[in-house]
Amino acid sequence: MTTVGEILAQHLACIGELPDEDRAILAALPAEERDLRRLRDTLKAGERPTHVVVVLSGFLYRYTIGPEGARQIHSFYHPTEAPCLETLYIDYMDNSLGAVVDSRIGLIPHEAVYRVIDERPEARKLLWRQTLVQAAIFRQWLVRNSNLPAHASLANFFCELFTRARAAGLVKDGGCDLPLTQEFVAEALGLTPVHVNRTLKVLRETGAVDWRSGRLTVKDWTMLADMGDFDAGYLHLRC
Amino acid sequence: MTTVGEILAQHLACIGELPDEDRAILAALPAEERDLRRLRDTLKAGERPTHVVVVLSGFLYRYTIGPEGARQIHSFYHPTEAPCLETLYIDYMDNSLGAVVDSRIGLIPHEAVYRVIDERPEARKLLWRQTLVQAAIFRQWLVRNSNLPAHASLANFFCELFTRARAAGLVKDGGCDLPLTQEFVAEALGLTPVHVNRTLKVLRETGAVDWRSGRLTVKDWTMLADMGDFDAGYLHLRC
DNA sequence: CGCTCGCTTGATCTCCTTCAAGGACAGTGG
DNA sequence: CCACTGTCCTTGAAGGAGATCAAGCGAGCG
Repeated sequence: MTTVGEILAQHLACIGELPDEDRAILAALPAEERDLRRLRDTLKAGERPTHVVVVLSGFLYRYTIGPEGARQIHSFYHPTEAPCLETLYIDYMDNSLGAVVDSRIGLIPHEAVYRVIDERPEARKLLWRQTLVQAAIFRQWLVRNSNLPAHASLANFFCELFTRARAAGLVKDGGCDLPLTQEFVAEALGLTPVHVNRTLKVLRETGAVDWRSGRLTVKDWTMLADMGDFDAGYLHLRC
Repeated sequence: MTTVGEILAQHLACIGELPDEDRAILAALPAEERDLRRLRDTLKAGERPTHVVVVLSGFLYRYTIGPEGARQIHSFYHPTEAPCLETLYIDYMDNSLGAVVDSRIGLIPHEAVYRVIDERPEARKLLWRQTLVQAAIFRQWLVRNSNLPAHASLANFFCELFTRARAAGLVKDGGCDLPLTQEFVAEALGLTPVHVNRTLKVLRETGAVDWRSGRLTVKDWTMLADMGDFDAGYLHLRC
């Protein structure tokens, strides 16, 4: 039986060296599991979170609602990822965290994590680094949505989520789950659903990638990475 | 005589409670000062930084170079701000840090900061939080560049930099220095210089704001914040 | 004085949006 | 088993925000 803490430890080990003792301490963290139904939020803008979230299954997303109800998505989260580590040291949420599809999440109380941070410098370093990698991801999303034309943007997006899925051990048969609607992708890339659809059609026709029925299949990684001008460096992954 | 560490401490105090003792320890940090000429970089993508940077005078910017040489700016930094705290726990830079105009910077060796982090939990918390506020700023830039039309985007941009200048104590007579060219702004907002120019013209005509000769003057804050759909919450400032 | 750099403005083009409608598929209830 | 309904995907046609190309202007400076 895997604990929530173990999954967190595993996730941290993707971006740095985690001593066995620290890993054991993380694995022993108290946690609560909870179901989160499709389109429900677990954290809302303005709240003061008290727990760290770990995705156990499903797919989460983080977003803000702009003026006129326009929704901008900041990031998506595969199972094993920890979406809101920054809540540890930010007083209140300036964005919301919800479920794209029915999901299961683990919740670790902040106090328990604070204790680890105080006592285990190596674990602290990786937790901190993880929040910094998040920041690097936001920067990449900024670059993508500001600079790249739609087809490159979409290709780049696929590259990132595929790479993160691989790091999480979720890639099977050259593909991974990506249970989004085209509208979600549009809200992430700052495009309209219609244009995402047309752009996707073009990408499919190149033969580099397919994405349908919630599953992403990469057929030609080199070509896809090239189209999306993707360099995984910003993810700071070891594996 | 103000030390580099004192400026850093002052900056951290903007986002949280900093005990006197921690402040004194930060103030006593060893530091080196250095001039950075216009358009020179102090950190380049790919490097492994060894120092924390504090802006003493001038104006810095952080950017990446995309394919075909397109430059995307991720953020600008007023004097007193600390652009690259994340270098403490990120192995290598995935972006560059340079000077918009002739500037002066302070450099604090990482080891000295690590010691503070290990021994002073309150200072550590604020250093960490500062890196998280940076991430929140990146998210806001993502929202701005993805969703907002040019005039709102520019207004929002002015709002952020004005608010940060105020927090840094740099606002005088309803204005602050903003020594950028229109091309820099274009690279920040993901627009062309030509379009920034036209958009600026429109904003000036509203009477809410002016920006020329490197100086930003806010004449009607409410109107400007409204046009830019600006809410300072994401900056997590206390003052 | 002439040169460069940055600001300004005009004309045209294009990528993406907007508006609109049809089609595929799954779930539900008769 | 099949109509009914809703959700998501797909495609077409027209419109617009911003890009691109091009040229003139003004101020600082060697």
